[in-house]
Amino acid sequence: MSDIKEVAKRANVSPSTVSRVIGGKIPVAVETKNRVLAAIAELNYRPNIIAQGLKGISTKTIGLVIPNVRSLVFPAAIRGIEDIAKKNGYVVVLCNTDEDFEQEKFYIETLRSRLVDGFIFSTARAGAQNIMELETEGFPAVLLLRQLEDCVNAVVLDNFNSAYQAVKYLISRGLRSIGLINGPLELTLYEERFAGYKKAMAEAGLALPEQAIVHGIEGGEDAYLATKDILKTGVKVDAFFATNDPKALGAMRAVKDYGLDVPNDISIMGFDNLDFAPLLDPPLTTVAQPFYEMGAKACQRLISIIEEKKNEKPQIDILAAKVIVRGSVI
Amino acid sequence: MSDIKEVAKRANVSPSTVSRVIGGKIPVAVETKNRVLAAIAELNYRPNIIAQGLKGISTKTIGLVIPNVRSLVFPAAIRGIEDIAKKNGYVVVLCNTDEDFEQEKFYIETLRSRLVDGFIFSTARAGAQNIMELETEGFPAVLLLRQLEDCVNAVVLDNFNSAYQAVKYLISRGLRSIGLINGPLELTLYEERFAGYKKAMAEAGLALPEQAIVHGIEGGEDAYLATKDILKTGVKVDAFFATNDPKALGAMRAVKDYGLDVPNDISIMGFDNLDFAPLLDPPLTTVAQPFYEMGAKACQRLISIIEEKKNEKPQIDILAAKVIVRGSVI
DNA sequence: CTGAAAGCGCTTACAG
DNA sequence: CTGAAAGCGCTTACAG
Repeated sequence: MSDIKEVAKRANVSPSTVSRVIGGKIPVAVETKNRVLAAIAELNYRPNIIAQGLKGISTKTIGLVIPNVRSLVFPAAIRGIEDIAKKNGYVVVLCNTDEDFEQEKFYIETLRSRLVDGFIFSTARAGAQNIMELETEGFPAVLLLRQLEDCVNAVVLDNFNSAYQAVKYLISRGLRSIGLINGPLELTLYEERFAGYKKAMAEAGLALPEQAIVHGIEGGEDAYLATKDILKTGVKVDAFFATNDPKALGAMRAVKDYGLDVPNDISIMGFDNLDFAPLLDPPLTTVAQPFYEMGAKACQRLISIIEEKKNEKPQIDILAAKVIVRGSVI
Repeated sequence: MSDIKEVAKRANVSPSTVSRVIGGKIPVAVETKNRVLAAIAELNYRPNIIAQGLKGISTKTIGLVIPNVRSLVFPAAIRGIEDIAKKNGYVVVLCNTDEDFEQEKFYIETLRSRLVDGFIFSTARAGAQNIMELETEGFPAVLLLRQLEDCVNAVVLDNFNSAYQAVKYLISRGLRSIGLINGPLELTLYEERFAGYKKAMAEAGLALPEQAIVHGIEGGEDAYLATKDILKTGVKVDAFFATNDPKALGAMRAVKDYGLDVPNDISIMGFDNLDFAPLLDPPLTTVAQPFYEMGAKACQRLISIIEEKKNEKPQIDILAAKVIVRGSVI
């Protein structure tokens, strides 16, 4: 790899001048500029990002902190992030924390000391000290999918309305006793989905089937067990609203295991529209989150923050979801 | 963030000495060392990786180049990679290429100039010029899942034997006319799976049902269409061996659409054991690839190459898969 | 065992 | 518009 000196020599200018044409901010005589450009091309020169970074220039890399790549909600968002990053010459470092604050801290500490220009976090939850500190110190960061008070930049889903729409749809299909398989309420998003569900039920004058409502469910397996328990109870339920697709899947299996038919005996509504949703049997009716767009938007925002440096007011983007009708609701 | 000078001042030594205790290679008087360590702790000092990188030291980051995070085979491998990376103080940059050589080139060029100490590639295929160049230049790189001649470091699956075992299992279940839904033969791994299939058939004295064998199938949708075409043909098939789970899923849907039952009319055998496999209806019998282990192993290898710098002989690790019996085979 | 100096590849005031 | 010099935060011969 050739360095800036070689380019300078070949173009017969000083390294300073080469640096100026690369930077593009400081005027350079057009004739000199062309000579430099030619030299750069001939030597296939690329500035050493590390050296630039040392000078306080950005390293053009952003840190993406998520709980786990294996969780199906992230890959699509990651694509959105990476596509935008690449378009702007950035590169992304992937960090899995397994919901562990210590690991999160580890990543923040090792990366912020210059390896990274900013962060995107999908790990926000009550008690996220590390993220808050970063934010108060003014280090560029945006939250994705998971929110944390209104004081930082974020792009999230309109969880309340999405859930509300989903349940309204269920009700419009004549379903009355609608159970809820929900995630941990310590995540704002599950609280909001719960609220949306309650609103739709209340509006329709429907009582909440308390015995068929559970929170704190983590994955498909958990949902499977919880749904079975509910069924054993003997409560009459017409439908289950599962607040994410893996939970819907678990619920569906439980219903089938119980000898009941989906959707003829019990309807199932999911949330997320993961890739596997259309492939299930029956194909899952669910709420589609615009993962790719959200990732792209978060990345775009981060990059503006990094590059403009104007401390623009923190802002929360709230995107809308959409119910996707397939075969799991009657 | 404090720098090395502050630490030096506080410990009453020169920056060189601080650097030495950090490096740990060069002897430092135990008493001085303790003073330095104390200062580091008090100031919560962390060496600036970028500055270290400038000096030719590694940046402790590795580039992971894959076709697409959204493809279900990668997330598990990524976790393996990242876990090992983290354990060794490395961080990973994620690069999606969409199977496009230009994008691959872009990433290699922007990252190798110091941002990255080495690469893991899962994008190898015929004509992978960029990877070959890197390899001949001696830049640390290891291939994962997809292979490229025997001349570079790689960790891959024993595709031949895995397919062989899968088909043998099918045959052991009394199935005779076994169709094949295969991927593009330009990928070594599909060629090998095809070979394994043929060997098992030949050993059992079974003729290949030519009309029920297709190659070049990319995803579930493709597989769905291809399987339908085969069925329309009227050939009698007892089972389909799909060389990855998404293809199996497509085949399964086609069989069901055709009014046939899985597995009673036609059995389906997949390959990969993706997370959704056990959740299908019926749960998919398939071949489990040890994705996590392969990722971990590839990362471990890369790090040894980076750190030891002994040009150890390139080596190919070939891991075994295992057939997982579930409900889609009679 | 330890310090002063040079240098990694760049950028950016400072002169001109 | 352009060059020489200083400096970003480290490491590593070179002396001692």
